Amino acid sequence: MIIMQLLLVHSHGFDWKVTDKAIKKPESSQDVKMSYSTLESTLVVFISVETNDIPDISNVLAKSCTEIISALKDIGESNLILYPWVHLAKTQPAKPDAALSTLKKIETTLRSKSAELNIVRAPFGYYKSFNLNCKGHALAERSKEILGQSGKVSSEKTAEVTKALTAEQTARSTFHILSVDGKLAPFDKFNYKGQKEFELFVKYETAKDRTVSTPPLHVNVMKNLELVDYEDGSDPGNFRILPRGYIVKRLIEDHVNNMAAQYGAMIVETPLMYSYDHESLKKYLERFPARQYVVQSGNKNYFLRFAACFGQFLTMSDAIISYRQLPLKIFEMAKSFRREQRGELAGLRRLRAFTMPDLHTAISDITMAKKEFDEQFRLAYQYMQDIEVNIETAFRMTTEFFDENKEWVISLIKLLKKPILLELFEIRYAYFILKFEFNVVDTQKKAAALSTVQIDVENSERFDIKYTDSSGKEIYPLLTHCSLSGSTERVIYGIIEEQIKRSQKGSKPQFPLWLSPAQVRILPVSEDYLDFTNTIAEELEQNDIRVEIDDRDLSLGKKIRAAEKLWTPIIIVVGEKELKEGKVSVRYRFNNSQEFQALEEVVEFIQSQTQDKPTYFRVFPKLVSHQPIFSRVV
RNA sequence: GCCGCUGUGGCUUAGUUGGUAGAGCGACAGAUUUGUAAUCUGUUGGUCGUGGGUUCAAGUCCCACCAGCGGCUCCA
Repeated sequence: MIIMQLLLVHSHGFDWKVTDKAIKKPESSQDVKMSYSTLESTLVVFISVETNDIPDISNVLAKSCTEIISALKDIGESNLILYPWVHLAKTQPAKPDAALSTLKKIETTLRSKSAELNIVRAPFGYYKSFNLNCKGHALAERSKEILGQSGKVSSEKTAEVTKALTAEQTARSTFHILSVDGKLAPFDKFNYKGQKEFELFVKYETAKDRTVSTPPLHVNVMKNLELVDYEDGSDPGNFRILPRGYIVKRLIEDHVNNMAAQYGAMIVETPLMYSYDHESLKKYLERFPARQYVVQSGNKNYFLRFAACFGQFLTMSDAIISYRQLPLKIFEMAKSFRREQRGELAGLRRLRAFTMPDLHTAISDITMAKKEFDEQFRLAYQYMQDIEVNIETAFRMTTEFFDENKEWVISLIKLLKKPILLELFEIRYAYFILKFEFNVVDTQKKAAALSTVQIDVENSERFDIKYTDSSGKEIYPLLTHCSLSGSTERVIYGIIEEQIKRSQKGSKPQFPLWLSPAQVRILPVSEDYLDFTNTIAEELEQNDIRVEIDDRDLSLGKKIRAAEKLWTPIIIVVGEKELKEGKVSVRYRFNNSQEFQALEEVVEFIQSQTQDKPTYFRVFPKLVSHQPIFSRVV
């Protein structure tokens, strides 16, 4: 968040004169000079303040004073004029009394820091005429934006935030390995033999072992496959999705949408931006460090949502809910924004703008919570199977919850057929008492969470979500947060990284067939067979198969190469032989085989591999000669 | 955000101690009409991430900024 703007000008003399009141209650004329004039060289600092309540005030004061003092030092100046100038503000200016008190604080801080300075402050809240005569040397003009470290929180609440954060930092947790047979072992005493990725995952989570230095490998792949690319014209961490990537993204999302709908969720769409002033949101924001994008509308500030919780909780809070309607499920495919620190961004693993499926459930009690958690856990697991990535699992909960529900937890993880990382907390520092995550381990040996489900015991009260029980009493329900797949972008990252690992072991990397941008590419041996090629393409398309035709005037070898470079799962070659016999030559990527078979067999194969999965159109030209090159190699 | 590394045509890249950029792929034109991972010839295209500075002269040195990556921190 912006706290204040400084414009520093080294001037030959300076003068001002008050002409009129600019606000109802300007600063008292007893306190400051109504006019002033000097011929001596001086540094004029124009200041606007843009927030009413400055978090961590001493830090901000130190920052701005350091700026001013270093500017004075750079130009060898000891005369200083502080000049309130609201017109510098880029966002909503602070209220007058808040701004004035900040200015005064800067003045006193500067005086205390250096006795030699000759400081004059111009009066606040007046229209003034002034004369400025900029010296024009390299250091004569500079401007500085002072940014806050923490959220848009009021000063008396800063303490509360700090407390929450400190609790999080000092919360004691212990790590264990829980096996499907119910055996519990300390994470550092466990035998990881045959569990290479699990070991890497545990290391990453516990020791934070991050000694690798190679860049993430999925980045090159996502470009070469023309799925996603960087966008220089945007803020870092905001990517451009290309047509082939759109298909993948769309299908990933459609699949989650379908799952959620079948699970019985109501699907909604809620706003992207929310007011800082809303009571419930204020309380929620206090828990978290400021990582928001701020959007100005008129003279009000809004933050872009960093999760879909707000919209759905506010919707639930306005609904009249009876115990008969529980569990109440609301789902949304939501674009969210988190202004992560620059150094934290990494390809599609960590972005600033991403798309998350978010499912919230209101439930009456812990029994119902466990039942829904169980179902969502299974759905998420199914999803991980469908995108064909290997996952490592973590459960995190309070020690109390584990002690009471140990058998139930063990029954859940039987599904996974492998051990999990178990993190136990002495005290609940966050809003949840239980959560699990499915993680992928990438080629850099880093882990990233995809699916997660959490049981939330705090937010129904915070957002005033209530249901009426059988006796007519209003009750705050428990809530679950569930992301079945994790963010779409991260799913793409997970699939690509998984396939790179596969290729490192000697197999060809490939997308799950239902997710391949083009499922079939047909290569006519020469242009004489284009008509035949078109017939085949049409038949495939009638079966909802995405087909493209490489009609370019290239050697067959080169067309094969081009198709392989795009990880095309099925390549069909047609020429004289195929035309005569009415069959096609098919090259299957998954097992590196070459078959001569009837087209129906190809269709049947694809259908057998993609049943129960969503389908989508090819959203780029059918003819390769009509496809522009965005970032692919051939 | 802090620290470090990197940044040459759409892509991959060469460029010695500073002397006004070489190539392959692609694209385009022509030839070729091709049977399972790169057909041949030619043409086009860069002022070297951006902005300053030092110098007779900078891709090559200095400063600032931007972007990517790595580390720290963080991951609601």
